[in-house]
Amino acid sequence: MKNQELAKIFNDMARFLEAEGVAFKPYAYERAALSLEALNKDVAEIYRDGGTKALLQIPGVGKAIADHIEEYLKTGKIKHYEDYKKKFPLKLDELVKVEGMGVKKAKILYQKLGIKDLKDLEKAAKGHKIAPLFGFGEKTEKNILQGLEFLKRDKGRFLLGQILPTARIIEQRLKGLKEVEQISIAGSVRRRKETIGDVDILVVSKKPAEVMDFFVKMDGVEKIWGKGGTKASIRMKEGFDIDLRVVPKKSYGSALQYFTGNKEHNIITRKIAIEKGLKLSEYGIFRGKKIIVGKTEEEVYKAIGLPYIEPELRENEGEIEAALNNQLPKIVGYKDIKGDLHCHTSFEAKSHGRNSMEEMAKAAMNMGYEYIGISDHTKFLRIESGLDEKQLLKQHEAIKKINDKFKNQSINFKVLHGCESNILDDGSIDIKDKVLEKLDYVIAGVHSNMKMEKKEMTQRIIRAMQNPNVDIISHPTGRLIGRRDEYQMDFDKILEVARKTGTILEINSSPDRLDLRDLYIRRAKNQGVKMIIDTDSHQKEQMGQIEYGIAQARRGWAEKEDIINTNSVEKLLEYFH
DNA sequence: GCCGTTTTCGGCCCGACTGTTTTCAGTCG
Repeated sequence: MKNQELAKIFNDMARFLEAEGVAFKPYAYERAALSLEALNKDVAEIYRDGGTKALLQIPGVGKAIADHIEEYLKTGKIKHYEDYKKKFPLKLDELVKVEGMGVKKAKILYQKLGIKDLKDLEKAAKGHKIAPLFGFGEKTEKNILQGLEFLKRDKGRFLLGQILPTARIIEQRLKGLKEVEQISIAGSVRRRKETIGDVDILVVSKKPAEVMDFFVKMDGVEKIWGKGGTKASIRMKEGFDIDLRVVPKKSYGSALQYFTGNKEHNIITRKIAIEKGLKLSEYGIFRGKKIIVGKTEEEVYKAIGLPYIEPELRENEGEIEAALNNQLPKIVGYKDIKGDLHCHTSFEAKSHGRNSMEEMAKAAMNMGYEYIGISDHTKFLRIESGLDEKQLLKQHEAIKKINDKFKNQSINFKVLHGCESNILDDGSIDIKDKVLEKLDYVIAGVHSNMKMEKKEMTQRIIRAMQNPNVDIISHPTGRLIGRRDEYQMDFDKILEVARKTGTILEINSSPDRLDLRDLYIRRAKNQGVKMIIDTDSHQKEQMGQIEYGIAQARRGWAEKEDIINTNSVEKLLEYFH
């Protein structure tokens, strides 16, 4: 939990330093923040066990940042940070979320107009105060207003990836109490929605008062909204709320069903209960005043004549009808994935992927995978140290050697060679076909000129799919949740061509992408288009994010057969061939 | 402020695009 708090502070520090025009340091702070976010161990624990010496082992953390962390853990504050906040009393982190706004513009607007937050910004833009400023103009002002509109749509929601780790830590803490008999995360987190309003946690206990006392006094709590006999609400320092409910054991299943939702799903299940002369509530299933069942979700569903419905499906998107007809999909499982084919490495570059190919391969083995695919950027993305033809061929040889080494050590694991090439404006690929042919597979993605007209963009992607060497389209719609809309394109046409060409569409697991999104996954599945769940990892710690992609696939009703990296390496290569 | 097999100082991602300019700063990826 401290990890996330510190990550936010270091990201803020990066913004402050950037605003001052300081070179290089912002990057250092950002890297430390990224590293802390990806850490699967509590930084407070690392410090407690090994002091600042142990902190220095965290990538991107050096002397100065280790001292900052120590100061924060000891005092709850970092003086350096507090000083900057005084110097720039504006909400940079929130202002730079407006597309086209960076720290420099925010700083000028603060100095000239006293703009401190989004509210001030909106007022100034609407009052036509921004356009006349030197260096700004009509178009910039219009863009700011558009950016603000976009932000408003997703207000107050957090990414699943920001919430789930913390929710799990709290779940574990509560689980550790002897007063807690049963516990589960409920609500939209349990349904693995891509964005989350707040967290619901459900507990069975005979001593609710003790549990709630512990809950509101936990580390990381900023504010207590309320605390009653069986319910408490808190606000965490990270900015989101958690509701805790304590229920009796006999009602745990029905309560879990009720608090998992969603609302529409619940309304329908209750209606079905009524039709059967029953009453379903959070307390159980009743005939008259007599409780029939309520201990588990399975028996609750069974009592109203339905098979168990996975939480990810409970959106009233047809799952009830499917359940009634015994036609629920057997959605892909969290352990069905056999390899990750979208992984970036540090090959021939210093700053792109964080880890070497072998490090990534080992991380993949630790995930329990049978194979990994290395897919670094290609030359058009110079900024990401994209590889050119010559370097790709060199990488090909290097991967051969790694595979030979594994073979000699009797390690049953395969490294595949791919790349994430770029789809240029005309739909051509930035790497020559005769080199693409040599690779095990080719990913192609749009990384530039994302605001094309619908017709042009559709044609651009279609042409890429028609290249016989292209196997996978990465992050097919280009959206960044809450920040950037999808490209304008005709998705049905894309699906049609994908089916004809056998092109695989990626489900990118990065928590701010989750691209394809659930509804598109379902459409792809219905069209018979194959998909692949990848992480797009730029460092080995991100490989665990695969679960977000799997969750998204499940929400899209995808089954094992729809996802090609549930296959053995032999079948996979056959498919690419 | 971090990092390291060209290492304890001197590098650190940098080109395209946009909107503002009249030769460029800021933002994005």
